[in-house]
Amino acid sequence: MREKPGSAPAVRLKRTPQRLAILEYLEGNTSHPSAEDIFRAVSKKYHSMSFATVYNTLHALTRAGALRELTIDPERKHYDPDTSRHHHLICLACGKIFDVPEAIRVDLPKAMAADFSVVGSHIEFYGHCSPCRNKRKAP
Amino acid sequence: MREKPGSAPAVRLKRTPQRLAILEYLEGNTSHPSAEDIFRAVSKKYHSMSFATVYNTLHALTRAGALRELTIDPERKHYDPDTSRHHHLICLACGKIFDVPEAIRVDLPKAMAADFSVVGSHIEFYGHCSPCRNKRKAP
DNA sequence: ATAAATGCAAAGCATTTGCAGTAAA
DNA sequence: TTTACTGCAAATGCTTTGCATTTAT
Repeated sequence: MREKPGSAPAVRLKRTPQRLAILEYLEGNTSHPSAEDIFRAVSKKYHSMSFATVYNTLHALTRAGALRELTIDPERKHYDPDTSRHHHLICLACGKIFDVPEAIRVDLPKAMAADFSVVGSHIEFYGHCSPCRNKRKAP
Repeated sequence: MREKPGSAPAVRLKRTPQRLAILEYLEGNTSHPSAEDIFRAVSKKYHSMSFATVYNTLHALTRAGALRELTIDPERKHYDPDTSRHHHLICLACGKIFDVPEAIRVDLPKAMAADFSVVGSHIEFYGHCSPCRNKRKAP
C-alpha cells in the first residue's frame, strides 16, 4: 500500500537548520539520491545529523507534496525533488537514474478504462547510458 | 543496480518437490504474490517449507527467465510468472496489482534516444479498482 | 509556553547468507 | 557419487520507532 497523494495534513512544518540543509541539497538535484546519499552529503556540514532526522524530513516533505519517492531501485528508495509529471530511465550497468521529460502520454487500454480510474502513471525505461556503453566497447 | 536480463547461467536446476509446489502455485497466477504470499500458500501443503527455499527458488527462476521480479510496491517485491511484455496497475486503496496488456508502445523522446540504448520499459498506472471505487461511494 | 523536531539507540521487516544435513542427478 | 537443494538460524541492510532533550514558533 502506498501513501495517498493529495492528503497533506495541516501540520505546520518547522524550519530547522537540518531541514533547510536537506532542502538545499535537494534543491535542483537531479541525481535521485537515496536516504543514505542525502545523509552523507548533509552530514559533511552537519556533524550531528542523524538518519532519523533524514527520514523524518523526507517523510514530511513527501507528505507535503514537495518530494517524490521513487520505487525504481529494488534495494532502496530514491528521492526526487522534481514533483512534476515525468518519467525515469535506469542504467542497468551503473544504476544511475535519469529524468525522462514527459512528452509521452500513456492511457489505459479501452477495455480496462471502465474498471479503473487512473490517477497517474510512471514509465521506467531500462537501458544503458553512454558512459557505460562506451566502457563496454573499450574495457 | 539490478540483475541483467538474458544472462542466465548454465546451471542445471533440480526438480525438487518444493520447487514444483512453488511453480504450481505460480503457474497462471495473476495475483502478483510476494515472497510471503508464496510461502504461506505453499506451506499449507508443505509444512517444512522455509523462507530460504522460497527465496532461493524465486532467484533461480528469475535468473532462468521464468519469473519477473516487480519493484512496484515500496514495501516488498512481488513476483509475476508472466514474463511477456506487459504493464501494471496498482490500486492505491487496496494495493492490489493488476496486469495491463501491452498495447502501448513507449519510446524515449528523440532528444534522449541518442544517449541511451533502451532495453525495455515498464509502465505503472496508479488508480482505483472498481471494488474500491464502490466502497468509497457507499461506506 | 507549546507543539514539533532532533538524535540516539533499539526495534522491525524483508531479504540474504553460512552451513550441516539431505536428496536429486 | 557428485552437485545442488533444503531448512534452520544468524546476519544484513533499509527503514521505523520510542523517548528524553532541545528548539522553533
